[in-house]
Amino acid sequence: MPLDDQKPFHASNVQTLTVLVQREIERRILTGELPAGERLSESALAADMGVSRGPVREAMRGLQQAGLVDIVANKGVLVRKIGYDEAVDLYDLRGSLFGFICETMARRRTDEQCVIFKDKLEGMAAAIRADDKEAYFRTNLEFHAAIVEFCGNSRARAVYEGIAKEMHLFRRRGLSLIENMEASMQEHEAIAAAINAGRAETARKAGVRHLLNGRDRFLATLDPDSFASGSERRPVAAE
Amino acid sequence: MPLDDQKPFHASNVQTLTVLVQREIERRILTGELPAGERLSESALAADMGVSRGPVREAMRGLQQAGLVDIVANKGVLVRKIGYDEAVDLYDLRGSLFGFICETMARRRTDEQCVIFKDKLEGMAAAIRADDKEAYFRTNLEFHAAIVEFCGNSRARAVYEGIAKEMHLFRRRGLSLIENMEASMQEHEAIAAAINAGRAETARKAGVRHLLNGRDRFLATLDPDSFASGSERRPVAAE
DNA sequence: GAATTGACAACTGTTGACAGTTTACATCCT
DNA sequence: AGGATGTAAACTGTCAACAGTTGTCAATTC
Repeated sequence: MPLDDQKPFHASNVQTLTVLVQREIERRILTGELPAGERLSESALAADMGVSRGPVREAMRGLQQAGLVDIVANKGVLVRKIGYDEAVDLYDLRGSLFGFICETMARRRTDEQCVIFKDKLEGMAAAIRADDKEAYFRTNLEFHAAIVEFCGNSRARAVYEGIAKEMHLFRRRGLSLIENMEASMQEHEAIAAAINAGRAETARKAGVRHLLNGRDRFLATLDPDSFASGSERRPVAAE
Repeated sequence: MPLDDQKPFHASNVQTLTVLVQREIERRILTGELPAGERLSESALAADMGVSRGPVREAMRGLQQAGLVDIVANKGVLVRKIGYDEAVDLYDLRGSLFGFICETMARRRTDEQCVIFKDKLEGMAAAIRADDKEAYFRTNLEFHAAIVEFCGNSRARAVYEGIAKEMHLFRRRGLSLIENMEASMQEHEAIAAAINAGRAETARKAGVRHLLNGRDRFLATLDPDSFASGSERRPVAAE
């Protein structure tokens, strides 16, 4: 990590402690430093980061709405634990969202975007030729990020990225490397071709299929029992 | 409103002030009591509700993540203002989500749910015969709520309902009454038929179409200029 | 007269303290 | 010994006060 990753100063860059704390706790959750199910102590976190409890509490509200933690009155904050059924639901939802995003990008794409797109595809193809899984994985992320960014629907992007974050709660780290690069690559090419051709519905279907295939590949790597009790569901919001 | 709408006591029902405050502010925003663009003063709200600023600040974090307000450091909280382009984006996203929800319910529906479903449909048909727009509107809401509930994907439900709330930020109140009950009813029947038959893809398409038709009907009632400047977009998150 | 400066008022960001609840543990009774 | 009861520590929910920032407006300067 670079010693000095400060952005050039500007008033609009001023960050409040709450935002910094939220980002840091989110990081710790997503990296698994704070494992699912863990109980978070406000005082401990506050002391650890050298701030008072106020900003920490505010940060927790944001994380709750984002679905990363559950807050129980008078008990505390728990890093959310996701059961098997919920994991499947999240995959399905994310797949549908990704389909919508591909569809939208197909409608709105610009020539410039298609060029960047082609670059990422070429990068992945090169990684396959070199049999470099790490490079493929990285370029794959960039490819997906590009679609999500280029779709132009900022709310869809925010929701999609939120769901993606949530899924880190049950995807073990290191497990993410793509096993079958060729199959994955074919799906990417189908998506890119449909988007480039402006075929929205075809792009949507290709996007959904790509993520559902990812879901099946993931689910195949585990049996339901390895999950924290298959029947364990998120507590129903007391509305 | 009933004098006493308390739920039966249970420890898990204990509500913290933050939750109550968040719910109340959300209500005021959704009813238009606090109009889009309005600047919210923490002290004023706190004093008005008889609590201190702490719970109010925490509530604001939740509302921000939900997309109902924008928070600017050292300046304050603004009720979010949605421009024309963003409104269209929200309609599209919601339509896609609703399609996914219909599709999911078609896969998972139970006979019991189909019966309740039929009831709602019959209620709407009766409202049409009586030419009672108010009753139709109410049953229509119930019909939609039933689908969203019965789909069984709780995260999809949460996201969908969040987007729906967000859309209250630009839908003027009172404008929601359905104009063309017959057309709307036909779409409902198409959705219900597909779900009952378990035809997931057909249900999805019918769901998307229904909401996009709603979008077009809404957009037809206004010209872009009536929106707060068409080019006005949400400030990009400073990540 | 226009622009700049400086002081003041209002508000947000943060903190530390207090009150009420939960949890753990030791004690007591059967 | 086993379970119930009471007590204390730890933690959460809430509040009030302090510090720092923003915006206003009058006084000052050119």
